[in-house]
Amino acid sequence: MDKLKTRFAPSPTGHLHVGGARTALFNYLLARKSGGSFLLRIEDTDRARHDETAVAKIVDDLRWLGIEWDEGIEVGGDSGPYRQSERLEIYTEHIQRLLDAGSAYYAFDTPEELGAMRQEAVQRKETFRYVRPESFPTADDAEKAVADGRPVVVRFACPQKDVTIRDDAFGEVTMPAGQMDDFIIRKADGWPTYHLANVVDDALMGVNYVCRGQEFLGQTWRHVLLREALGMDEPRYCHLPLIMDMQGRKLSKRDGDVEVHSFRAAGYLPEALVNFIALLGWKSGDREKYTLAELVEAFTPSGIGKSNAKFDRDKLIAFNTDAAAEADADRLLAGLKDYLSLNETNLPDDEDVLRRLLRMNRGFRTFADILGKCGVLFAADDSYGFDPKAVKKVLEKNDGAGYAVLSAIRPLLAEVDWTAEALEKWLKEYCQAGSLGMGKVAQPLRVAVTGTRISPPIGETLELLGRERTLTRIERCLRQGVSGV
RNA sequence: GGCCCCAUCGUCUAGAGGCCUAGGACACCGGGUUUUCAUCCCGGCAACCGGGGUUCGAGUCCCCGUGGGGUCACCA
Repeated sequence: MDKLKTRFAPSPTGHLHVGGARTALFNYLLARKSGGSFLLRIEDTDRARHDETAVAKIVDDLRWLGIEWDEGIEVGGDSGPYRQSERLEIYTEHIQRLLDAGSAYYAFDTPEELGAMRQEAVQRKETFRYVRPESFPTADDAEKAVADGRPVVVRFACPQKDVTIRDDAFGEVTMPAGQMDDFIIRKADGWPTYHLANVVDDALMGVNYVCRGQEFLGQTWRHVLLREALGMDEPRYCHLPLIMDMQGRKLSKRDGDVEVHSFRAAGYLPEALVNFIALLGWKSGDREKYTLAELVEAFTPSGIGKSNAKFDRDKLIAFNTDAAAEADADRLLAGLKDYLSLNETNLPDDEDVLRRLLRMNRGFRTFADILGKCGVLFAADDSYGFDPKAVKKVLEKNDGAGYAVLSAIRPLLAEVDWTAEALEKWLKEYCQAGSLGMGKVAQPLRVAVTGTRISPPIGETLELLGRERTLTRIERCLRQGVSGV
């Protein structure tokens, strides 16, 4: 494989979403695998939509995933600047070249006029295509138009010929000449459109491999033609099948919960997300578990599929469960701390406590599970409520057998060694002595100290809580039982 | 609507003409372990969109149909 120089060029409109993350990942993989380089460029030529905080978010999301770039914003490089908003002169210069060569021309239509033309085309049941003027307006005409208050844009005089691109994922795709029209390359505000800026930058920055979502496949002819007119080499292309939601609709940036950041805040591990995302549109045999490093090793464009993939959250959860089970204690601690820093919780930031929480919750699916199960252990002893169903089934049933057990045990608990092991051992012996199943004792205790039937193993739960608080909670539980609250 | 692309279990997919009685994973269902949940173990259900060809032989190649998606912006 030749050394590939790839790029990820997001538009800063918000957090990175999973589709963008996959594009970034594949580009990263391609560059690493080939011994080339990966660059990050910000495409912010749309002044209206520009959101400065979004750049920091995207950078943060990418780094969290472990996707590092060799060149681009924040890290620099030889072909910067890497924000299109800082490259206006470059675009202006190239547009001028096109104008001078007769490959582009000024146009003065207002949005309203364009809209009317489109309407008309729709009524004739035709696809609207901009009609090129007999002769191109001159620079003087353009100045006059400006003086008249008319918008001045520059359109590319599109050569009318079939364009065939060779795509690494889709093979040869031909766009017939009749489908093209003279698209705008410079907007009335003087900024270039995406097509021009993107093509110029890729060429100037030495990008030789363009990997992006399939939504661009039908527009690649513009880039091919533009490059040709500018005398620039063509890169290789590789379009990725789209990621759809479970309803089969295109995953939208507007779906907040599809942002990388929301998975991070929801308690997922980046290695699980990366692994999962890699499998959306790429596969190599039956294997499906990979670390980032293993992906670099295994990745190859031939494994990229053609049909769209649906984003299956259940499978992501399964991946996360496996990733959590395989991660070592330090890794999990860092992940849990990160998760907690993004969420309002009453959990302490004491590392020993956190490590213990991780141990007693072995088998957890996401960090949110830990918070869900153990949050109550850190709440005030009189602050949590009792799940009515749990109370009924575990405490009240059989004439209050659960309450009876609690009453019987409470005084004895004052004497037991307060470690998880000792507590478990003591409980087992207590059960054996009374010919009781563990559940008959452990469940009432669980409901008493957590208000629910769910918690980590009872010994560890009680140890963490401590003797005093355990007794306090049992008393409160007994009291609410009596008062029927 | 024009153009482009796609089509194997519910989902991600393996499959590059005989290896397919179509494989794996997730989900689901059933069972087991366990003091609850989660985990874990065992088992099961489940697909080649339809129709024509080509071929001794098609999930695999071709054509048509159907279905789905994308794109047709002074957004990227």
